[in-house]
Amino acid sequence: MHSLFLHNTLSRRKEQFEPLEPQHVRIYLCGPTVYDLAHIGNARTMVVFDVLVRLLRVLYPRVTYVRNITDVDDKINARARESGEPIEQITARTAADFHADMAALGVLPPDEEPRATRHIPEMVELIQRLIASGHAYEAQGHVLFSVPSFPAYGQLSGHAPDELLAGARIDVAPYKRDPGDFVLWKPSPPDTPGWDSPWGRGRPGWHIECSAMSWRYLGETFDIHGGGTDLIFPHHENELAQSVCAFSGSRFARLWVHSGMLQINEEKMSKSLGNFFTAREVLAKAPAEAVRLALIRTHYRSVAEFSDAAVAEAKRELDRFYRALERYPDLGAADVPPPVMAALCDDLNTPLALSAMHGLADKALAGDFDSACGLRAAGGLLGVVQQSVDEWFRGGADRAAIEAAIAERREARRRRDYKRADAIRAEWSARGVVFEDRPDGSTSWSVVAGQEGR
RNA sequence: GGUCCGGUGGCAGAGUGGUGAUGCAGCGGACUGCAAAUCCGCGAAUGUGGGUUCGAUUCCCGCCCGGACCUCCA
Repeated sequence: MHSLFLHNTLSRRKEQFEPLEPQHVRIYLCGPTVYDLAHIGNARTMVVFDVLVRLLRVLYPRVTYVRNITDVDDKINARARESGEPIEQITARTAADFHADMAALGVLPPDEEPRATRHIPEMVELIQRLIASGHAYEAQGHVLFSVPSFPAYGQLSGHAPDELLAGARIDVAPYKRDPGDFVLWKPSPPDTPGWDSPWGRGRPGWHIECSAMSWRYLGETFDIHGGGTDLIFPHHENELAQSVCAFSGSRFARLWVHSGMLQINEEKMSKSLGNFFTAREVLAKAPAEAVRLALIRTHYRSVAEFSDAAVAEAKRELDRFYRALERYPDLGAADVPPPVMAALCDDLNTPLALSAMHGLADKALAGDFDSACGLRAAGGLLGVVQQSVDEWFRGGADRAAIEAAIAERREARRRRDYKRADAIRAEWSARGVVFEDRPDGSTSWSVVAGQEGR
């Protein structure tokens, strides 16, 4: 069996992965805060962890993958105030949109998808534990985590607490004992979502929901916790602090995996800068597998530039993979070929895995059936090359019109009217449908230039 | 200001202390009525200055450039 190596943010090194329970991997990923459509950067993280979980399921008999939905948050409240749309409607609609977008990208559902609002009691219990153990305190209706009570604070992000304060961008609330302290629970006015608690009607702070839900579904200590690099601080640092302090002797997540940011025109894509594409608009312009491939053509820890050109190139790459499968209508089940497996087991090196897949495609094109099966199996692990060849090249096209054009062109070619034959071919080529004449006189066709002709 | 990450062919993008993968694009050839696809072949890169070494793209230091984080963020 292959050994899996993963880069651990906590140690800043690549480590051999060994689950706490040898036969059972427990992994938690920070899911969406549901106030708006997912953008393509959110999608990257979801796709990266989808590949990781697919790999883990090959390597281990049991995987419990938890990805939460955060449906209580001040951004959601703000959105409701601006638009007048009820909060429950915003969160339900956005969660459904998220599910639809992820399904389109081939992101498989997690085993558990807990929602923050359904785990308030667990959050309250965690906060009580923190107060009881001296790691949290109540002040003016708020409950705050006491950063100085946890000497290891900063270990994940690599910052010393005083460094973090040096550049702090916000005013320090007067009720904080220490400027670095963060909110676990805060009071809610009557027009804002709130729950009864020992500290009055209120709502949770940003970080506690992940500590509560990972605890509920994965236990005090589990194997892998993931998210984008922008969550390392403060979100994951604070989760780590809360959970370790709430459960004496626990380690929370043993291995932290963080995926890099996407940029547009060399600038980080983010909702605050407004320079983002929603997954939805990207998917409207290109085949979903091409979008997915574009997201994994770069190693997950690197910053990656995202563009239409990158998706178009991914599309052409997939064209070649599908052509390699074209002559094999009945592909058999196969193991993922060793070079692909080895690449993925080395810190999820998807670009190297893809290069190995090109080697398989070459052999399949040369007539090797086993390589074709291996290529399909490798694609299954990455979540690409899973459609039928016909669907990929010809799905959604106007088959009747194209067949009619081919018949007319065949007739023209028969009487050696090449001018007419070429005109027909050029006309369809302009619509993205390429005609390919075979040696036996027949003509096959495929849609190669994006969505035109479909 | 502090911390961290990164600079590889035209573009995308891996690996590696010992003549630099892979893909896309380009060029030449085969095939084709012409194409397309496919096949064969070609050109093309390690930011910069030092150091260590028999040998550095890889390790170390400086510099330049880019990006991220420093309590909204995947």
